[in-house]
Amino acid sequence: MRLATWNVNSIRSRIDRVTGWLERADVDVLAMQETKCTDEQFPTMPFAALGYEVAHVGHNQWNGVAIASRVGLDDVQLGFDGQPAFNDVDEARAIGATCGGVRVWSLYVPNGRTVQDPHYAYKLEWLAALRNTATGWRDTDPAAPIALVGDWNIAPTDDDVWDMAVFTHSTHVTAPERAAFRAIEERFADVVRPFTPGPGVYTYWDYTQLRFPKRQGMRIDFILGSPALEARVTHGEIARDERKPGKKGTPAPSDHAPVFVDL
DNA sequence: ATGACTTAAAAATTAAGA
Repeated sequence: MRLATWNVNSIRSRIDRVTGWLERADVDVLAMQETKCTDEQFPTMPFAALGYEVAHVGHNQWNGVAIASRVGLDDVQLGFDGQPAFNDVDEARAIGATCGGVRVWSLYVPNGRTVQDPHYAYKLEWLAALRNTATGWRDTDPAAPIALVGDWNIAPTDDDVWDMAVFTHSTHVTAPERAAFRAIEERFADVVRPFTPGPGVYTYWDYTQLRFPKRQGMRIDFILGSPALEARVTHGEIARDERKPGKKGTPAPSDHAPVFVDL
């Protein structure tokens, strides 16, 4: 089974690129983040035409997460227990489903904006709540293959950004964010890193400043697996080619590349 | 060259991204 995650940065403007990659890469399950649409606006037909069922949660033009699967899509859950709200608004940042025997969670961790912004405290609170709830999933059934995948908006080590000097006062690299990520990694391992050693290996490149052709990116998209899932991983990869511009007349790329594993 | 940011909402700009 091939399981992938991809921050698509608007599914409506990226639909042809997403379905095209699903076909070319022979993907069974795709977790998407930043669909940037409501459930009504989500383009389910192109997925259905390729044999994928889709579960999506999106409230407006912000956030939005989905799971597309051609190996079953059961027990869909919108949001995780204890997921914090931002300014009393529940955001579409987590969706879970069981696909081909694997419990998959598509996660879009809050950005944080700046370290002084309330969004940063929200980000840390969100990660702590996820750790707490996900630990419960694992402890309830230690043999369950669970995948926590998505855009984590954290570069866990200095090797995961192209130049630490540029990020001195930025979110994504602060000690509290890294500690929050490590606390989850203690229980759910990064199952892609063993196949994609760094430094200089990234999943995101800013649209500005020619960051992609200059290979100036960040590694912030991860597939974390419970011990039972980790034991089944045979391959991991970052589909860097999907960040390349399309030919004339084809959709622009997302600023994130897909990340996938084979089980 | 892969090339100097992109998206959605709304109707000119703004909010957001990381």
